[in-house]
Amino acid sequence: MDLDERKLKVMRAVVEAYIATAQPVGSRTIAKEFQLGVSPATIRNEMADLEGMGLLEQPHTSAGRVPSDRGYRVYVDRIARIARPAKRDLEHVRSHIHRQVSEVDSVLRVSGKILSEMTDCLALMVGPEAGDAILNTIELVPLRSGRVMVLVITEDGLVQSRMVDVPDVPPGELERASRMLNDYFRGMTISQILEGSSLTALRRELRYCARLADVVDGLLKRSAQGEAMDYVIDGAANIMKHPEFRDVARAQRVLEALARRSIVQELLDRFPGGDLAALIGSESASEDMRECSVVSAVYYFGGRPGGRISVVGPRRMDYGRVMGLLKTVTEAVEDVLDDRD
Amino acid sequence: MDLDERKLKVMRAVVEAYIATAQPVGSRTIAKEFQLGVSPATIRNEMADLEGMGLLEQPHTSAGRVPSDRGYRVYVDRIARIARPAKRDLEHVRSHIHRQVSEVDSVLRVSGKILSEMTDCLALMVGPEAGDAILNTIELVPLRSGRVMVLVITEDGLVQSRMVDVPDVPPGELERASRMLNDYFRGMTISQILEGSSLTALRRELRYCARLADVVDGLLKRSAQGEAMDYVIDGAANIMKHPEFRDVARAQRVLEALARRSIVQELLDRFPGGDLAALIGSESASEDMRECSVVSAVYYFGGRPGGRISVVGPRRMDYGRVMGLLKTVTEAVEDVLDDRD
DNA sequence: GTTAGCACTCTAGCGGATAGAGTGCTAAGA
DNA sequence: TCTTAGCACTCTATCCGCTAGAGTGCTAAC
Repeated sequence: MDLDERKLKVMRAVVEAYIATAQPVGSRTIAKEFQLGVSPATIRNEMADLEGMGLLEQPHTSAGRVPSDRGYRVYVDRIARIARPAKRDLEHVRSHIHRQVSEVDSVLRVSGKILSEMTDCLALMVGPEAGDAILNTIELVPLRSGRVMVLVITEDGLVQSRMVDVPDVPPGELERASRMLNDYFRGMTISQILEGSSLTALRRELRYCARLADVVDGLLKRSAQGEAMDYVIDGAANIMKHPEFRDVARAQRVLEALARRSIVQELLDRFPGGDLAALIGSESASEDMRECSVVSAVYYFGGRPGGRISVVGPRRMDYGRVMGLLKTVTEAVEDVLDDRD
Repeated sequence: MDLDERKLKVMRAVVEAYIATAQPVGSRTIAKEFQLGVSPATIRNEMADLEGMGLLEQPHTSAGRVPSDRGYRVYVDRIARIARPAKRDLEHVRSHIHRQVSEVDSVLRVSGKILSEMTDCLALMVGPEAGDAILNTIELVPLRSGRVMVLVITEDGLVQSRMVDVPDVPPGELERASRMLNDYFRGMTISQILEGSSLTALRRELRYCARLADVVDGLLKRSAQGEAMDYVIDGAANIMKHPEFRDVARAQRVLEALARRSIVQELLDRFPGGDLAALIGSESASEDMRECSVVSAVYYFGGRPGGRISVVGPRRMDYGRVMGLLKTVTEAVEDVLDDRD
């Protein structure tokens, strides 16, 4: 059986009514609120069909219908439109994401904050992988008491730092080493540095201190994979605003899952190629996230895919609006980071 | 009426039984579980007295007693002892907080993680204020397309960075400026720099770019107050493990409160001088935190008070154990940061 | 000062009854 | 053949009254 025009209209009605009320939707409600030009009985028949196709579900016999994961999927793919954000939302985004806060970290943090506020959902921001980013400088700054601050800075403005103990470095040696390192590596991408045999050169330069070499090495590797999985979450409490999380245990499960790096990693890896997509309920394949949907967008940074900005909320989510907001925010982030204006 | 020996014993019994069971405690339970050598009737009389003194409360006539905020206060001040952590907890701390992760940020993050795991509470970590820290270096690193990465590094290893647009800087000017800045300021504390007239010197040095001067200025100010209120929260979901937060709305209120910088600031400002202290329920004076207690410790960094590590949980909290753990973690953090071993 | 005994109070939990919402089916109508 | 009105049916949520149980405060005896 295929989805004719009217079935799609009924699907839209069910999904949108359910999104609005969080109550199972009955045929009478649809007949009253949506002008389909047919009687409740007809709508009932259509709904029975849609249930047969696995797009709707019935909590119990005498309740209305609720969209299934596959139902939401049909809604997102064939019915919903990415909505142009309301004027005040646009202004909100513009007034908060601007060039003043041009550092990657702050930009992401601010974006998460306003996204979670606007959507009443949880926002999850993943920093850019620096693998394809071009190295600008490696700084070795001597501190008191035999410590050295190692800084790796990319052309795009990513900074990674780590402190390391290297007692007894001959004076001047750090400067020499850092000059050498920079002569060698400046202008290469992090991946190139990591792949090539250049790392052995690094070790040679820093031979008087294996520890320091390890740290530089580690920092490069970390920024390659990247700083990536240093993700930030904002608006965690928002999850609890939604009636599907009236039961604390559910909210707890979600928040605990999102606190685990590996789960988040896996979740985001599941996203298909496109720049803006949604994972609905069990599509995310994590048992703990079954009650949630995730809408996620890739942002570009330095001309390459940078990281991801995602919105996590109940499956019963206004996908059109959230996708619109997410798109707007992503574009704003790109503009700021890439210094367009 | 004063608190004689036996009243204190009854208080201990009520608090500890309530901590263990989360159920109002009756006289019979106390008589059975704690060896006070008196009958339930006597205990009932004592409990009535304690209620009269405002240390116990009765949810309703035929329920047992529950400690009031003032009751917990008496327990913490006069009854509980800071407990030496269990062997496995000690090992847990030692195995996770070690010299490998010597960067302030990571140390705090890790500490928060293990604290929240061990206590089933929420951990709140505040970074060190750098006001009294000694400046090591101000780096101005030119990036592509007229951007400059400004780095402020203190002797203790705090790094603050910000990116700024400064088009059309004459080549060599950045180096000159940074050399000058460092000659001027290296070795001074951030506060000294901010107080003295030195800032005007800064502006003179950077006169060809007001924007850059603003940024350096801003970064210094920010690290003075400090990076301070860039706090990190771990184990937010733990709050929901406790029966007093079975009602989502309560958990939500707490998490929302803790997401607000100003509330957290205010909360922590309320702590008295000591290095390890607790705020119980309404003592924190924030309506949203009424259901919570906060145990907080100052850690020292570079010989001065650095920041705070705090544990937020239900008032019904094992204060002795939490304080012991917090003390242990704080000391471990100090050891790592100050490079004792 | 302590304790046994007892009447009293309040809640949590259970079962039954009821109202209401929504369905599926049938048969009539377009 | 598709649509619709009508109707019997089902299931839940809610209310009510009842009861068991826990814990108290009071009194009187020790």
